[in-house]
Amino acid sequence: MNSRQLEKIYEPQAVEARWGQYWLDQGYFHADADAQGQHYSIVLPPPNVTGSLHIGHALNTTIQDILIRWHRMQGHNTLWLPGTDHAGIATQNVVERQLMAEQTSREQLGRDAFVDRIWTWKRQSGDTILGQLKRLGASCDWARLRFTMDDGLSKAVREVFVRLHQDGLIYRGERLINWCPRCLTALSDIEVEHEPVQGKLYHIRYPLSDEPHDGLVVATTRPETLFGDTAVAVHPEDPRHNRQIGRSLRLPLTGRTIPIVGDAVLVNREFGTGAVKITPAHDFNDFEAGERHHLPRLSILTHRGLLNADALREADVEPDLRDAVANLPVTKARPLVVEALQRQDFLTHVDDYPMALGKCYRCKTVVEPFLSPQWFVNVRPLAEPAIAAVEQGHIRIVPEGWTNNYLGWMRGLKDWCISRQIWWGHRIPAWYCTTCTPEARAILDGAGSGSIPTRATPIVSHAAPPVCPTCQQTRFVQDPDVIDTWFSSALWPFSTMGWPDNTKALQTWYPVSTLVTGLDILFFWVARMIMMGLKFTHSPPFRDVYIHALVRDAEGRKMSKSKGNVIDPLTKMSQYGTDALRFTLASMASPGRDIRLSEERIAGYRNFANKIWNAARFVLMQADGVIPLVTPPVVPAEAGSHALQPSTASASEAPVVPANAGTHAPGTPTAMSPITPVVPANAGTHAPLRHSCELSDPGEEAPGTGKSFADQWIVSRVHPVTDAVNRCLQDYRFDQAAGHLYHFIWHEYCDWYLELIKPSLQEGDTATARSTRTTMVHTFERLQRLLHPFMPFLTEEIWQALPHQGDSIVLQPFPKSVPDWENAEAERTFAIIEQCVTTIRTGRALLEYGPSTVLTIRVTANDPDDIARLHDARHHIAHLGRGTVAVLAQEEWPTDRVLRLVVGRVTVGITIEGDVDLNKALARIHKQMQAKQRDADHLERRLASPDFVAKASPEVIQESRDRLALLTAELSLFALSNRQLQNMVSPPPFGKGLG
RNA sequence: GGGCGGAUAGCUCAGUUGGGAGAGCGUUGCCCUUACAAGGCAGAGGUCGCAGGUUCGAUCCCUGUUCCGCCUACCA
Repeated sequence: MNSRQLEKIYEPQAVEARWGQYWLDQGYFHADADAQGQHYSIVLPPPNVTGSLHIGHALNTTIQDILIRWHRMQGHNTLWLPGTDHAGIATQNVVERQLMAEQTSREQLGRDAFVDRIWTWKRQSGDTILGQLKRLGASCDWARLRFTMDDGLSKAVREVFVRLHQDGLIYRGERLINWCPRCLTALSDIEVEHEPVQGKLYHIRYPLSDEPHDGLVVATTRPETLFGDTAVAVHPEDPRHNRQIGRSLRLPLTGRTIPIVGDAVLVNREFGTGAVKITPAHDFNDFEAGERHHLPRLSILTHRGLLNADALREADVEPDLRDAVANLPVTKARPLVVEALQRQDFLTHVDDYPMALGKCYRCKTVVEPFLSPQWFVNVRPLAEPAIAAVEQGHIRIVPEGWTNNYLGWMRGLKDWCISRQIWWGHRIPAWYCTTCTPEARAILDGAGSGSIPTRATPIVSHAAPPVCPTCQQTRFVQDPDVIDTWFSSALWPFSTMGWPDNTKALQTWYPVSTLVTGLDILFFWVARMIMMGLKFTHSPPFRDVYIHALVRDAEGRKMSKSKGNVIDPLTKMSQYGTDALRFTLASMASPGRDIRLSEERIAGYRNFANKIWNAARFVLMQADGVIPLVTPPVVPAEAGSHALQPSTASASEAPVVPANAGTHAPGTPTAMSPITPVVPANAGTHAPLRHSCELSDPGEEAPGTGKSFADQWIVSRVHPVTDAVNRCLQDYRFDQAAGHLYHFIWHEYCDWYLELIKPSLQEGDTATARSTRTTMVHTFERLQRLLHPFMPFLTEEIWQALPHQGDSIVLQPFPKSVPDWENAEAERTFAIIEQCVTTIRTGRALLEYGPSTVLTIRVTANDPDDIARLHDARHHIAHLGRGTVAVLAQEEWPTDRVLRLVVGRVTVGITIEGDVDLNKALARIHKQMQAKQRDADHLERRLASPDFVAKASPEVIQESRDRLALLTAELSLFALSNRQLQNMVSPPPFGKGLG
């Protein structure tokens, strides 16, 4: 079969499916802890099993895969450990919504059945996610897949919990916590999102109990909470109020009196009236004030956020009002309370008041400060080493701008509430004796309702204790709560590798080399991993933290299902190809900036993939049967030392590859080519497309000897781009690495190199042609390897069709730059060619000669070396400029009917034939002269300034002089050209062009 | 309230020892030139948010300011 029959358009779907499966079958991504080599490891931030992956995951995955493939190709012992997260509240919510649709509830199902139901969902969602990751090309070690609720990881959670409790860093106590009345669970501080709202500030008069006409006016945004007031505070040094301290007030709408206390912490004298009502059970500040003044805590809300009838009775609320507001949610009760206050003349006035309202980050319900017994981690002792690790550079945050963000947060940490009143998650490893705590028995009976009283004594242990140390009884109830999901996530880097056991994996790959994640979970996850890692492994859990951008829509809005602006990665992959999407995301991953993803951009990189595909078609067409067959070494030199090189045995197990694929003899047919999909039934039935030839990197041949100019040049150019890609990846500059690859492949290799060598290739089987074909193929093969981490599927497809050694590009060595390949002379010659050709083409356009018109061209330069280069390169200039080229000194040029154009050091003349409208050319020349004159004037002024000459560096001064000289020379040539053209345009011609 | 980031071509964004302002996409003109029209070639398009300061010289450093975004915070 002939490669000329290749499809003109790259069709990614089949290619991706084929190689994705092949890689898995071959086990290329499996990491062996016993393998040699420098280790490199990443743990995948485990996606929630709440559904499917979004475009942010695609970015996250792409970046990790680029790093992983890059390191794997460098022969490092590379592990990418994947997994998923049980995501307690979020996943429970998903399944509860399903139950709601089925007219049932978790309470009706009961705890065990409900948890079973979530496990079913988890398997489904987990499979979806794994499928998506694989389609993205993620080269994870799937054999090491972990889930946060696996046995091993659960064991790690219990171990950490018990040890923190032993160390006094976990405790149980009654505190005011953030409560979601919809999820019916406690939340940690960072699980509350603050949203600005336009609220109101109600000013309410509290009369003195013994002087009803006098009193204090307090301001509040939540008037309904006054039922729970247990004091009013004023500033002890506020002359307006401080004499009232110690007296009591009558609490409006109730029969209670409450004291006036002095509190310098709570009260800001400048704000409002200087008097603050204290509601210890419903406000964090008031809670602390209540502790300072030993005030009672009166909780007036139920756990569903409704006004509690019993509590209202206890608060001695007026009976009529009590009946009216009981069991109402706050939003409904508030107007009734306000109305009552107004009616009884307690409400002095109401102001508009912008404020921030806390909402549940999972369901957006307004959270309530809620008084309840919970488990907490005392994080301060854990935070200190975690701060030091970053300050001292043991952990590096990239981009480093986020470091202060991290440090600031860590320094202000408060205790972490880790208990959640949900059913999906790791159960708290604490037990209560049913004899000592009779209330605990309710847990056993009910469908999960009931709670353990604050005073109960928990026994924290890996498993249920055999006997109660207090009463010697043996019946226990496990704490019904589960642990915050982020608690188990915090252990991820080491729990996934088998901790607390000291496994080979831990010894080999821990600490993790790089953590790749989004900014949104810097606090939730990264900070806590650092704390836990340091505490339990005495090592930072990772070396580098790369924080990537948030992917927004084209308008810069955050993507969300409710806005309907989510971009589904699978859809885009189907439309444009996975490689195009990956390359887009990598290209846009500039540090510290969010990504606005637009469809056009993806399409642009789809075009890039297509460009490479067509270049491959050309290269293969030219390589077809021509390159001499040379037997490659049986054991590839570079692959031999490669840790991940599959054994001959494993290669032979592959269903789709001939047994000798890794060491194929000359002319061995292979099944893998762009036109012959790897399907076992077809294997070997197609004619060979693969050309066996000696496979060495282009520059490994002595640079400059026996190579044509074009070959010397492209080989010279490979060095800097290789160097740049490696350096950019080292620095996590995926955007710049992608940019270098894009520019080099498209605009150097395709636009210039392939065009330069076409005449040579057409010569047929000459020594020059053979040499050029070799360089062309070798360079192209090298580019595939360089590009592979970014576009794994396309590069594998092409690489397999090119002459190569080995079974897969996945395990080929990543190109290293070789400074010796630089060839300054070839690059100078190229620069001259490029300037000449571009100028000729500009002239062609100005004179409106079509592409097929053969021009008569003269070229020259001031510098003798450049003239020599022009001589050497004149056939290239003739070919690319499409004309006859003579290298002649200016004096020998005709003085008439020549369009002279100047660029840099070269001057180009195009003979004007036929009737041509020269006005375009003249306008162009005028414009260029103006621009150059501006620049020249600027430089002249600068050089005329004594300050500049005295203070600027000699290099800068010399550079300015050189530029001015160049500009002056160009200007005089332009002037000459201008004069000649002016003479020709009068009278203006009727016709134009060549007719 | 505090902190951080951004503002550069129509759009999305690069741009560090301070010295001639770039890319991709879009756009205009010509061209289906045997790898590629998802293409080729050649163009047009920018007082680098505003105002000061430092400097011989500022997109870059400093100060202030406007707008946008994010994080954070207990002023009821």
